[in-house]
Amino acid sequence: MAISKIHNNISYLDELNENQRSAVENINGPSLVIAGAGSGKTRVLTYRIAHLVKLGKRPSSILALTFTNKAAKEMKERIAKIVGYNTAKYLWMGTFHSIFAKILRTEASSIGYTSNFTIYDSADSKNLIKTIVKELNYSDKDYKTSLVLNRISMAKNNLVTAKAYAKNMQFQEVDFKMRVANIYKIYQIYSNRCFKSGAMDFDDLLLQTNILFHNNKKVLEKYQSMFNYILVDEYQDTNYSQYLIVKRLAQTHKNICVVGDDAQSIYSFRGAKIENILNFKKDYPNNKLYKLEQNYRSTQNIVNAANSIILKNQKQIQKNVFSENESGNKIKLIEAYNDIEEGILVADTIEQQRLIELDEFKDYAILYRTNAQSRVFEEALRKRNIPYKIYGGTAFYQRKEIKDFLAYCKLIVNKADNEAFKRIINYPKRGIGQTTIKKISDFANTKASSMWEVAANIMKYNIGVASRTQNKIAEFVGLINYFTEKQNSLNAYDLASEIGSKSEILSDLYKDKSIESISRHENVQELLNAIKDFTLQKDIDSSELTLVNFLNDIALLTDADTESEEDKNKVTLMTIHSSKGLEFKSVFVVGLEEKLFPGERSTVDINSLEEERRLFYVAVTRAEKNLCLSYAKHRYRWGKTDYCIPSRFLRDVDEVFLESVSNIEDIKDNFSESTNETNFKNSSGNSLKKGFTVKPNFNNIKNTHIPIKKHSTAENESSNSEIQAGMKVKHSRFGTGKVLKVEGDIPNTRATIFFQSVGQKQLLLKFAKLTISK
DNA sequence: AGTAAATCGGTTTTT
DNA sequence: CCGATTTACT
Repeated sequence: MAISKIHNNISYLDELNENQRSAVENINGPSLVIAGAGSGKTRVLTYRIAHLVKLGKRPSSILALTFTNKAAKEMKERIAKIVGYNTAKYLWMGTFHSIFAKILRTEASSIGYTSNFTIYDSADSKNLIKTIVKELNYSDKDYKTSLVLNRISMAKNNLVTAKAYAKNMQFQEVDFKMRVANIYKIYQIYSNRCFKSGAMDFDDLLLQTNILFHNNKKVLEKYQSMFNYILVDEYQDTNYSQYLIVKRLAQTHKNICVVGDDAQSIYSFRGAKIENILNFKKDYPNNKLYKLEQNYRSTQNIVNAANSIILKNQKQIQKNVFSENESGNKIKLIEAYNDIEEGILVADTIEQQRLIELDEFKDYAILYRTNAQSRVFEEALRKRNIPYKIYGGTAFYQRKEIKDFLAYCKLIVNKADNEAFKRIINYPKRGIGQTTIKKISDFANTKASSMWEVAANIMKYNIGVASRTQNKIAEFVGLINYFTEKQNSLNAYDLASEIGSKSEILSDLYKDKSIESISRHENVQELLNAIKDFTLQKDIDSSELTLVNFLNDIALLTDADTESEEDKNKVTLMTIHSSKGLEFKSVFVVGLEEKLFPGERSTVDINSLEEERRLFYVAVTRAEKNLCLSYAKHRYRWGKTDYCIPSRFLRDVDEVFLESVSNIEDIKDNFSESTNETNFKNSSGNSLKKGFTVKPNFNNIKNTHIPIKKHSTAENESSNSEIQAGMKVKHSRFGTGKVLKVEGDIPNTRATIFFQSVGQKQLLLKFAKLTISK
């Protein structure tokens, strides 16, 4: 009775279909929502939360976990529209990492940290690992930084601590086989150093939360009783560490609702366990299952094509995703001669289609497998004056100048942060060199608490640096101390401005007038603006607007989270991974070639190939109305042109959904073709183009010794003339042979190039003359 | 200590 | 190819 009354008043429930609505309304007990692509997953989550609030549940008793800040922010905004901003702001909503960082700061003392701990991003982690490998005198060829970090990350995500790692046979065996049996030692030191520096890396935020909950019953109980309702988005992407946190928190009330789609699980490389969603029924008996199968996003043609793709996978929960939208356009297929042409063709298509369909720029997205692919599209779009924005790549907060600036801030907040210390002790240049830094570092590791402590007492600790250098260190210490004193009296922006000028970062960047330097200067200014914006937030108490809090805010941000107003109506360029959860009217999935998508490494075992196929599925299901797939027959990669085979995924798409194309047979035939390149034939047929490489046949090299000055430039690089002696050519490796790289366009069919041949001793350089004819 | 030049090595994907 | 790192030289 009361229920139907509520329904009459709540219009949002009417926007839901039957399954969605029951998923929203059944608030008690464990719920599993299996949501096919485009089936209104976010809508269910937001409405469920809004519904809870409308039913009178306190917002601060609701915990909603997402994987990206963007998803959290969008959801929060949508909820705010229903229940009001002042209510929505009390929700515990955010990424796993940001929510538990917040909790860890509150409870830091329970695990021996202080609340102002630093968060190391992967660059910081890698730097630290690199120094440890060096200290232990391990070969950095075996102990590759990324490999070591990966192993440590895997361990942490499976709750294997440094201590346990040494005894864990599974890890030890794999390490032994990979001939990196000492990773356990690195892990141990790495953990100690992080702890000593008052720092946590990304995985620590989850691992330490588990440790906190495991060791402190009272703390756990506090949060268990606090979070009456728990919701988890993208549950298929949780790793063991995240899974266990959720499980622990949900234990008391068991009001847990997880939403996910096993077909969209694409993060196993960072420890995501698809089993978590598959085993939900076992973990939470008496659960209710909701299947959302109607896709509201895409045309029938796209949904059916996507189904035909995912059907090729063996492991999956059976579902029947369908669309009742119009049947829609067939999928377009673009074959390009090379990557550059791929960019041009896609840009052309966007340009034309936009005029015909009266689209806006924001209706378009170009999705690729790897960030490196973005360049050709950028260039083509720029030439046509089509505005675009790129997600990923070098994020704003990863830039050198920004990290340098932030290192000042971090050191002021947390003196123990050795990574921050190392970054700025000699930046801007103040005459403190590697030798001195090494001495400080060694001393800090053995006899002091931190590099800062050593520096601050440089006169007292006699560590054998020249008195001149000692003075310079003292000067630096004084500078940082000055900032530290101001910390409490100044707000974040005023302090940051002081840092900018007093540290001479800004003037240092300003005096160099190169383009890079100017843009760096602008970036730092932009950072200052961001800090200014932070201090201008109205609904936050002014005493909270400190530098510490700004750092906490941005530590877990990615550039996807900082979209400006002017960026709104632009073509989107991003990796498929970061496109998850988004939708666009027209989508271009590009680079559908073997070894690129699926990537070379992914083809060896069935699991990673299936994950790759799910990634393709995610890409295809981003499209609402138009979908275009493209591939290039040649791709410029690592300085040379490779021959490419169309992706096997193209054959996974049922032909009936494709626009009829003449080269459909190509896709089938090409697949088994070999990739041998013909010697001496340049890639464009008649003329050697800038950037193309030629693989010479060694029999044809005349051993004329012609001395060419290294790195001399061509006298006439862009004209129609033949290549002349002295033209700039560069060598690179190509298996055991050598390859020439042509630096300027050579329009003639005949060209003479000087070939730099490397003798057995690298120091002896010989030059051979090589004639290329058509 | 700092710079310029030569060499090496790397592409998945992200919080 | 480009950026990071190592080496060679001032």
